[in-house]
Amino acid sequence: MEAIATRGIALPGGRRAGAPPRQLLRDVSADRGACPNCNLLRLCVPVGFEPDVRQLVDQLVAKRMRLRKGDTLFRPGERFTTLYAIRLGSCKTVLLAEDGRDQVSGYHMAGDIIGTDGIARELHECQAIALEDTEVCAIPFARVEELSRASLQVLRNVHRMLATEIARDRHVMLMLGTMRADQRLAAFLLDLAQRYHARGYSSSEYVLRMTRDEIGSYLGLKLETVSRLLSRMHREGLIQVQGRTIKLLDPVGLKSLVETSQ
Amino acid sequence: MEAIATRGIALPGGRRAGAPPRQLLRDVSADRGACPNCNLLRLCVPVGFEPDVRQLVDQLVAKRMRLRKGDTLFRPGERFTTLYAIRLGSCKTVLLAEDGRDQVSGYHMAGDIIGTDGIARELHECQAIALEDTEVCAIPFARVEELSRASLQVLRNVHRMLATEIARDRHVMLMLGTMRADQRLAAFLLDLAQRYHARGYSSSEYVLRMTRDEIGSYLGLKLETVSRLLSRMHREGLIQVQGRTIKLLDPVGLKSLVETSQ
DNA sequence: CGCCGTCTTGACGAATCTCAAATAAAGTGG
DNA sequence: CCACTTTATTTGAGATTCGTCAAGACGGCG
Repeated sequence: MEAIATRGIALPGGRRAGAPPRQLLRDVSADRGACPNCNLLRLCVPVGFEPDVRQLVDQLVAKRMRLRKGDTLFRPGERFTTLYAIRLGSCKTVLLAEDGRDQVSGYHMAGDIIGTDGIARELHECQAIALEDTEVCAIPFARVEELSRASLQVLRNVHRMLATEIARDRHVMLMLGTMRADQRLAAFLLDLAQRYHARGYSSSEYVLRMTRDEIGSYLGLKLETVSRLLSRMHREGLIQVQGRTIKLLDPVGLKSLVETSQ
Repeated sequence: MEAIATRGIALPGGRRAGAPPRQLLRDVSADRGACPNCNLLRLCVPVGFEPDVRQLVDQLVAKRMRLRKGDTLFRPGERFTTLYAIRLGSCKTVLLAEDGRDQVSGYHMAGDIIGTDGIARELHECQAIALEDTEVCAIPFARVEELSRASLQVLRNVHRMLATEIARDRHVMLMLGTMRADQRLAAFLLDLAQRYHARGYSSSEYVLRMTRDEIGSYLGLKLETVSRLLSRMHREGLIQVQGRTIKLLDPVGLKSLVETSQ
């Protein structure tokens, strides 16, 4: 079981699988990752209710798609028809303004559902790009709507999914609006740790999938600032940085840094 | 018709109606304000379809409530049961973090629907406070869910409402993450103008309902910075400021300020 | 092995915040 | 309606944070 899931990470398609930085994620019990705790399931089958709905869930996923690092899943202006559940890998979403301004608006990992930005105007408003080789399940939104009408559970979970995204965005706004650079970065590192943890991975050590520039964009900082702060936190013993490998040495210290009022 | 609607603005309850700063909003054809273009209607009755649904809409609104300036509509931790459509007046929503950090997360005016932050966890996560005497319609969310199952139109509009909120938040994130202080303020002033315009009011002159401190909080700035920038924009002929009364003298200039790449 | 994208680090400057004081406006009670 | 209190706003000077520019180091990939 675990072996199968682990092998699943090695993507076919002509690229060497299991590249070095992936190692950290490899040695973790894999059956807690990917599908079993995919938010899609939570979306439709909350506590095991309505067993007949479970069949519909299977019908929900139209197809699976493989993305290679750098591939675009959807881009602004494209017609919105489907949501995507990330099965394996990770993506960033990038917001692009008319004036050329752009910002990484989210970092999404296995189990996350992306594409909701398209619901508002039936057009995608951001670009989703794979940060590594990635597999996603395509979920036609029309089917979600059908299911929502068939089942109150599903309806509620769709609402919850959207509302949770609102809550998450608000949290980011709070971060961007009230925190200093070092606090934002600490909050970001802790958030990643928590999300990896929720997926069964180590919460104290992980590999960043984003460049310093992308992290900076997400946090409203310049890449030099991100780099400097990582170095400083390393110097101060809060974390250990080696390239994109991060070890949280003092999560409590990081938390208190975030919560420092000033 | 207009007279009635205008009189509607004068709230009863022992407070002198038509206080000075309200004057600007008075002389505008009032039948475009309040209910007729309330997002609640858009929520349920998009293009006149399904006339039987219209009855349900009336049933949607459980009751109307009057708030006096400073009153709290809901607060963090409170159980979420209803959404609120602002009929008259305006509210701010304030996000409160555990560590005491807080931020104005939104400014909401007539026609807006607030309370969606409670959907995710069935608890409100922010506090809604009336910025002036305000009337709201309470919409039990359970009824929204019922209606959503009865009508695909309604379902879609609920989704759209939530997704639109996500899109708006993303826009704010972009602002907080990539703009300088003066650009944020200019964007804010233009956004207000556009929203007043959409409600049938002047798009070039309006009265701020928030203090400098609240504006600063929303924009991730300090009140002194907001004040200084307003003074500077006034000096430069972009706007005219007199207390909370704002006149946009050069909206094009403001737009180009926002879009300046640097 | 060498190129290219990424990352680190330093020096400097600009933007924004902090602290402080004065002024203006709004609310309160007589 | 006025005097008084409180709150909001403006403005300045100085400190701090963060961005900009620039140079060099690192590391993966062809």
